[in-house]
Parts: sequence; C-alpha cells; structure tokens
Amino acid sequence: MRLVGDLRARARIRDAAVGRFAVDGFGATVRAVAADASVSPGLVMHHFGSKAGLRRECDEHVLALIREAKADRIGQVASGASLLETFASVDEFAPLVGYILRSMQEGGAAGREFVEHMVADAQVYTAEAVAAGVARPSQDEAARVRYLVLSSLGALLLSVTLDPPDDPRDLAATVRRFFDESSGPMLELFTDGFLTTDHMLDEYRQPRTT
Amino acid sequence: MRLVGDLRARARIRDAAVGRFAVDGFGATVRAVAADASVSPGLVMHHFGSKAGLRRECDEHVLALIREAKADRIGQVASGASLLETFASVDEFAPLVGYILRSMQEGGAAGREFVEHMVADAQVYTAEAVAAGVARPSQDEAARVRYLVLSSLGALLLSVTLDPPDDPRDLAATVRRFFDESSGPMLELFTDGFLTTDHMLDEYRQPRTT
DNA sequence: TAGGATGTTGAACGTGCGTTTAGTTGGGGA
DNA sequence: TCCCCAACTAAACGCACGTTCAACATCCTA
Repeated sequence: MRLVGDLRARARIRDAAVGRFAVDGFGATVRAVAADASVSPGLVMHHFGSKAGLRRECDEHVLALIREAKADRIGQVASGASLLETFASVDEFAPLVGYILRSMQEGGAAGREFVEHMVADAQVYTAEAVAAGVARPSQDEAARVRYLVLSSLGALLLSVTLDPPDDPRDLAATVRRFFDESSGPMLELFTDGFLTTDHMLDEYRQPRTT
Repeated sequence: MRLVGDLRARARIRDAAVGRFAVDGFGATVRAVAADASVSPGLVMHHFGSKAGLRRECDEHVLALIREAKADRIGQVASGASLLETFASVDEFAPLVGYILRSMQEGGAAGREFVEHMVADAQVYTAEAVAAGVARPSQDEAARVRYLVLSSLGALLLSVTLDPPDDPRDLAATVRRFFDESSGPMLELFTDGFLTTDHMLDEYRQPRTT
C-alpha cells in the first residue's frame, strides 16, 4: 500500500526524528516521532533497534548533511556562527540548525563534533586572514580560534535557550534577531577592542614576581 | 527523633535538591533528592507540594544566596564570568554555580534572571570604566554589554556542557580550566581587537546604497 | 504459484516516575 | 495528663515511557 507522498518509511522516520528532537529536545518520545512519521512506535524499534540507535543515526545524518552543505559554500563564510545564520534562514536547513543547537545544549556527540569541525575550519580561515594582513596575529592561534568559536556559538546558544521562539519551528527568526543585536558590538570589539590600554594584557603575560 | 546532624528537614531537602539538580540536571528524581536528604519522597511533597514547587524554592534560594554573596564583594569584579570563576573555587558556592549553569542550560527562570542581573551589573561597571577612560565607548552601550555577558557566559556554558567533569562535583576544576584557556585570547581580543582595518565595521555602519 | 523474507501494526509488558493516601509518631499547650 | 497538630513513613496508584511480541500484509524469488 504505497501512498502518494510515500518515501521509504525508514528515511521518513529519521527525518521526523530530527525535527522532533530539534523542537522538543532529546527527551522527545518515540511515540511522538512515530506519530510525526505516521507510523507505529513498533516500527521505529524495528528499523533502529532502540531510541539510542535512532538518535545515533540522526546524529550521523545531520552531520553528513552539514558537511555536504559546508563543502558547497566553502570559503564563503569565515565565522562558524554566521554559517549557522545562513543555514537557519534556509528552510531546508533550519531543522539541522535546531538539531545541532539541541545537541550542543544537551552535550551530545553531534554537538561536540560540530564544534570541533568549526574550530578546525576557523583555524584555516584565520590563518589565511592573518597571512593576508586582515587579521592580527595572536600569541596562541589555537587558543584564540577556540575561544572565538566557543564564544560565538555559546552566545547564540544561550540567547536561544533563555529566550526561545514562541513557535519552535521558527528558529530562524530567533537566530536572525540574535545576529541583528550582536553584529554591531561584535564588529566594534573585533575592530577596536574594548580596553584603551595594554596594562591588563601586559600584566597577564608577565605576572609581577615581586 | 532528632539526630545529631539534624537541621530542619525542610532546609535539608532544599539543599539536597540544589546539589542534585546541579549535578544531574532538573530531570533528577524526587526519590533521588529524598534519598540525598535521608527522607521519604512523601515528605518532599508534604513540604513543597510538588516537584515544581521544590524547584521554584531552589531557584529563589540560589538567587538569594548569590545576590547576598555579590553584595559582599561588590565592585571587586567587573566581568560576570570571572565572578563565576571566583564562586566556583569556593566549595561553599560550587553547588550554586552548578545550579545556575544548569538553569542556563535548560532555560530555567533562575538562569534567565541571573543573566539579566549580570547584564545590569556589567552595565554599571562598563559605564564606570568608560568614564575613567579605561574602556572605549561604544555606539550602543546596552547592546555591547549584553553581547559581552552573553558571549562570556555562553562560552563557559558550552565548554562545560561539551566537556563535563568526570566527577560532576568537581565543577570548579572545569571552570578553572576554561578560564586558563580563555583569559589569554580574551585579553588579546579586548586590547587589540581581531581585525586590522575598519573596513568591515564601516561597511556595517553605512551599508552601500548603490 | 507457493513460500519465505520484509514491512508494518496493535496490544501488551515492565519500569520508573510524580503524586496520593492512610496511618504512625512525638512533642507542646490546655 | 490528654490530645492535637505537625512531621514523617510505607505503600500504593496511575500514568507515560521504551520496548517486546504475535499477528497480518505485501513483495520478491524460485
């Protein structure tokens, strides 16, 4: 009995799960996922063995799609966070962004891997920017890149967590609002810094030994 | 039947709950809290009405303690994040920090209120720093402060979430490690910025109207 | 065209949860 | 001294969850 909109149930369940997990978090019920996919809970177990198995497959699928999409627009964006902004505005990718944010929020493997990829990418972009004379060199390039990625993604995550969209499917609007509010301060900080003197940095670099 | 270490059960349950919630998140069981307080689950309901009631009281209690502790060392720290570092190192306050981090992570009321307090405080400190000529003025002070607080706390939260301590009670070590890794890049960024030119900031401020 | 593999369901099982309830204890005021 | 009220417990209730199971439908192959 093949319905009109029928794609293989396995993939349909997986996609439904990605959306559900993105909206409700990983506490979402197997029953809810099954209902979203118009399928019985038993079938979910049949295809994925367990809820953990379903989640493992969602992780892999989301990461694969993101890797693929990143490859498409390679070099187009330098900041991990602004990549997310671009993604979140595209309806097709919005669930992926939601899923990744959830995974960061709850400490999942997908979130960890995503952050590590971001750090690795940013490392490359930053090195290029420094070589081109656009970015200042750092005393510790690795630590700087890591901090920049962590603070960008962390600020976004915290903002979305503390002030979630009314309709969880409209994540894009919330992400966009965050960037509207943050781009100005971020560019200011990146261009001019925050402090007027080197005192604090000097003090940190050579703590007095009196 | 009053035991040696007996303080009134109500307070003991509340303190146990703060610790449990900090370590396990708000999914922690009423039964677990009751066990930690050496008390029956029924008594928890007797005193707090429901799990939600218990959590509400924990929120209030934690926020009250933090307000009190902040008042003690007023003006001593300028950054919200470094306040957390100081707190996390003091054994007495470690559970509070864990609780607040959990509340930020899961989007609770306590986390939201804590962040708002931090923003309000930072607003004052930043204004003072600008007046003293230590910090640069900003085109939008409110947005800048908000971004700085959000990124500091967000980076810490993300770091702790993705790489949690083996023993969840040793949160202090994880927080300290984060600051060890981040202080350098942060001071660099705050002192010199990241970019070498004003181009991007100018472009942002007056988008081309061709 | 027979028959087994595969996709799918509805009902049930067991577990752990928040909560309720009935009952016990013990101390302080009348 | 009596009694009442607050503190407290053990047991159970009801529910939602992940998971299992027996049965049925559908397709592919021999």
